Amino acid sequence: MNDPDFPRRIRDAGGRVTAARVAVLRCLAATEEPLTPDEVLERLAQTAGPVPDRVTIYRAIEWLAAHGLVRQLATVGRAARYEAVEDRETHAHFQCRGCGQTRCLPAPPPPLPPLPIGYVAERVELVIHGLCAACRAGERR
Amino acid sequence: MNDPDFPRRIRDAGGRVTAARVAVLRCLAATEEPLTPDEVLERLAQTAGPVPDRVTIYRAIEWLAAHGLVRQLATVGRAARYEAVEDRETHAHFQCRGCGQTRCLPAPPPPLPPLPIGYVAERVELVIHGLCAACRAGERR
DNA sequence: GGTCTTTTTGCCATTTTATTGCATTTTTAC
DNA sequence: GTAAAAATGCAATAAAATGGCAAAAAGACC
Ligand SMILES: [Mn+2]
Ligand SMILES: [Mn+2]
Ligand SMILES: [Zn+2]
Ligand SMILES: [Zn+2]
Repeated sequence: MNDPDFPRRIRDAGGRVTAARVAVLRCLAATEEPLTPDEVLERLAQTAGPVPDRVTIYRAIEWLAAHGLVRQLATVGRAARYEAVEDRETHAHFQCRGCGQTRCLPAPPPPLPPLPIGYVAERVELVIHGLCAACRAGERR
Repeated sequence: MNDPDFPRRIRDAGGRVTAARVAVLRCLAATEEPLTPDEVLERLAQTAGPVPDRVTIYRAIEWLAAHGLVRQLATVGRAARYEAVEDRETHAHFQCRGCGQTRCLPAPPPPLPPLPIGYVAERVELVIHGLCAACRAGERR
C-alpha cells in the first residue's frame, strides 16, 4: 500500500478533483472485493459526509474507468463490478454461481492466445467459476 | 460436428422437449459467436415457424444453462451472452471495448490458480479485452 | 478574497435487460 | 385418449443503466 493520494491521481489523469470521484476511488481502493455501483453507494452512505447521487456514482465510475484508475470486470451477474487499479501483481477472480460473490485471487498472469489479424489485446482476465465455501455447504447432498 | 440431436440432448437432461428449447439450442449451436437472448430472438424471427415469446427465450436459456447444455459467459456488456456447450476443446473469448463484440478464440486451457479452503472450481474462463480490427481502424490516431 | 468559464452534480424521466404471476397450452406417462 | 405435470404467452414489474437540463462546484485568473 504505497501512497494512496487519490486527489493527485485524479488530477494527474487530467480531471477535476471532486468529492464524488475521490470518495468512489477511495471506496474501491479500500475494498477487498470488486463492487457494483450500488454497493459503492451503500458504503458511501455509511460513511460521514454527504452521499452522492446514484447517477453521480455511475458517472464517477465511468470517468475513473475511462482514465485507467478503475476497471470493470467481466461478470456473469446483472450488475457491473469494478475494482481500483493498483500497481500490484496480476490476479484472477472467482465468481460463485450460488451467491454471485466475486473475489480476487492471487494468480500468475495467464498466457495470451494468438489473436486474429488486426486485433489488439489490452488486458487478459482469468475468471474462475464455481461455488464458494458457504454456498457449497448450503447445497444439500 | 458430431450428431446434433438436440431433442435427444434435452430429453437426456431430464426435461421436456419443446419447440422453444430446441430452437434456442440449435440457434446457439449454429452460431460462431456467443449471443444475447435478444440476438437469439432476432435470429429465430428470421427462421421459419412460430417465434417464441421473449420470456420463453429467457426461460429456455435459463433451463439449458441449468442443465449444462448452454453456458453464460462473463462479459463487460450489459446483456448476458450465451454459447452452446460443445465437447470440443477449450477456448477463450475476445471482447472488444469499442463495439462490444464477443468472439471465441482457440486457446489452451489456462492453469487453475489455488482457491481458498472450501471453494470449488467448476470452470475456468479466459477473457481477452482489447480492440477488434474494425474498431482499431476507427480510432483516429 | 472575487469573477469568469468549464465541468460536474442532482433530479427526473427514460431505456435496456431481466423477472414474476397467472391463466392457457403443450408435453408426457399411462 | 385422459390426466398430471410442466412450459408458454402475455401483462405487469423489477433491476441496472443512461440521457437531458438547470443548478452547483471546480479551477484559472486576477
Ligand atoms: Mn481483483
Ligand atoms: Mn466461445
Ligand atoms: Zn457463494
Ligand atoms: Zn470492435
